[in-house]
Amino acid sequence: MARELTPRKENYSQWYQDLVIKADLAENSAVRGCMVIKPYGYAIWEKMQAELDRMFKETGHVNAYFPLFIPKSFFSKEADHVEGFAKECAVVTHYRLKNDEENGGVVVDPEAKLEEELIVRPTSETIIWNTYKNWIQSYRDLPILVNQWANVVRWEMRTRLFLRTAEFLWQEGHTAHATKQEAIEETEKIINVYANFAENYMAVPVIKGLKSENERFAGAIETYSIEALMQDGKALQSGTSHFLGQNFAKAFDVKFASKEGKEEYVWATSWGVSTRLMGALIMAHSDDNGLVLPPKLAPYQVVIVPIYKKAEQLAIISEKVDEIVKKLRAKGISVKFDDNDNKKPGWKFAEYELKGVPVRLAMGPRDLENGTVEVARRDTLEKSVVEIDGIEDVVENLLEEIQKGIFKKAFDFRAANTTKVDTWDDFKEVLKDKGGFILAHWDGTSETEDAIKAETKATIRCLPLEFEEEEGVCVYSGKTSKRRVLFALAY
RNA sequence: CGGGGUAUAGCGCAGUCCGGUUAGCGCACCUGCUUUGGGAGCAGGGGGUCGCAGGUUCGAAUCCUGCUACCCCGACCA
Repeated sequence: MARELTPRKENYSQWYQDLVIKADLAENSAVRGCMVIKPYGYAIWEKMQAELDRMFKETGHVNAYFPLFIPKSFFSKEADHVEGFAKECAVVTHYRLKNDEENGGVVVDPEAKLEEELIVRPTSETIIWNTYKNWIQSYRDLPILVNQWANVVRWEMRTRLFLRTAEFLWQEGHTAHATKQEAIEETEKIINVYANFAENYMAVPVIKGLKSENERFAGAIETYSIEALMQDGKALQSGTSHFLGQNFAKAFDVKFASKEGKEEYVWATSWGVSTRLMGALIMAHSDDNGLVLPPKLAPYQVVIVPIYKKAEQLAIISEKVDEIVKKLRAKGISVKFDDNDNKKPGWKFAEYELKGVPVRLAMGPRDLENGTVEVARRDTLEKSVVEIDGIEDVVENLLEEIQKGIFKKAFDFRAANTTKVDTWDDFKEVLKDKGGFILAHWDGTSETEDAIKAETKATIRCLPLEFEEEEGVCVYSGKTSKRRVLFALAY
């Protein structure tokens, strides 16, 4: 067993680390905190991008691209924004290197100092609103519904592959609207797109909600998020959508003439999901044998492994397999036929389990004789032998079943690990012994949230959009409360 | 950024305490034969600035100093 993973029970974060590396998703790079996303991992990201991009376009958005660098002065225009990001910005100060006469190599040329330093974008609100100022004069120019696929840099102290890296890939939508109502609707529309994507493509159940003031985006009036629960009982914020009010319009002086001829500030939103989704995908479904991928995002949904003794036998099997491949592809199912002669079947079985391929077909001499093929599903590891005739329907149904099955498994896990708690002692006990989501009453103050965090490290993940009004008392302060909010330890 | 750990072949490790032939093992790799329904076997072979830079010494993977990267725990973090 050359590539065994650390079992989840033994050390969950080591398991995650092992899995990302051994399944060939990503690796650490020569640059601190930055990862190399390897082809297999990138293929999954590309699938995510393709679906999200389609969803954005279906909801009226278009793509554009803004610069990597942002003049430092732009940052200071929105007070909360600069406060939120200042501590993790990479700064470009020079534009030239020169040969080091004394020690060899190259050094920064001190003569080539930039007049104004440039920030490597941690997010693009400032450069975009500086640009929108020129795009918007009248209500006729609105709304602007732009998205960009880009990389951003946040100088994190401690990084973990996909979950938190210094540089990461994401999309950021930035929209401008004539009315507050329309901007809020946009913010909500997008959080629904994200939730739909997470649940129906990633097969990860999420809770939509509003962030508390403490957890809100720097510069936002309101932040919506989707929160997912990982197998170790910790929450992962998987996407956010922000209603920015007129904060950035005021900071960058973006006004428009309304129908009535009045000059008004523009209303804004921004929203994003990142390669962090890869972390959510990995941690939500995978097991001690490796990755478990939802069919809708798997780089290939089916792998076919031939079992043979001689080249002639492989030739016969290949012929049969080619027919199967054609039938599957005709149904839009992606297939890889692994006829690599250098690896044995057993090795391939283990390898594709590690890589999370949803369905594996194996065909050997026995199958040739019987007109059958062995079908193995990754999620349950069940195997069965089925007739080649009609295999495409069997596989198609199986893929759907797996997609639904892993969602249900994750959903049931979340249900089993969401606990309503009414006393502070219970809160601490559940958090310590069980983990997961905790639904508890909260008095609505930052002070209480801070105190809870200081004592338990748990934070309010969100105020769920779906909730029942219910009289209660804050689990910490005992003050009255009308609803429960979602607490958890978070990534 | 603080505490701890690690760095020796592509990967995983032994050797380091107590300096001394030609630095070793497993996996991977190459060649050949036999194999192929759950990570094949045998035989032969290739591959090393011992993380980087200094220092001590007749002699350094081994001792000393500095640096870097990664991992764990904290602090920090839409």
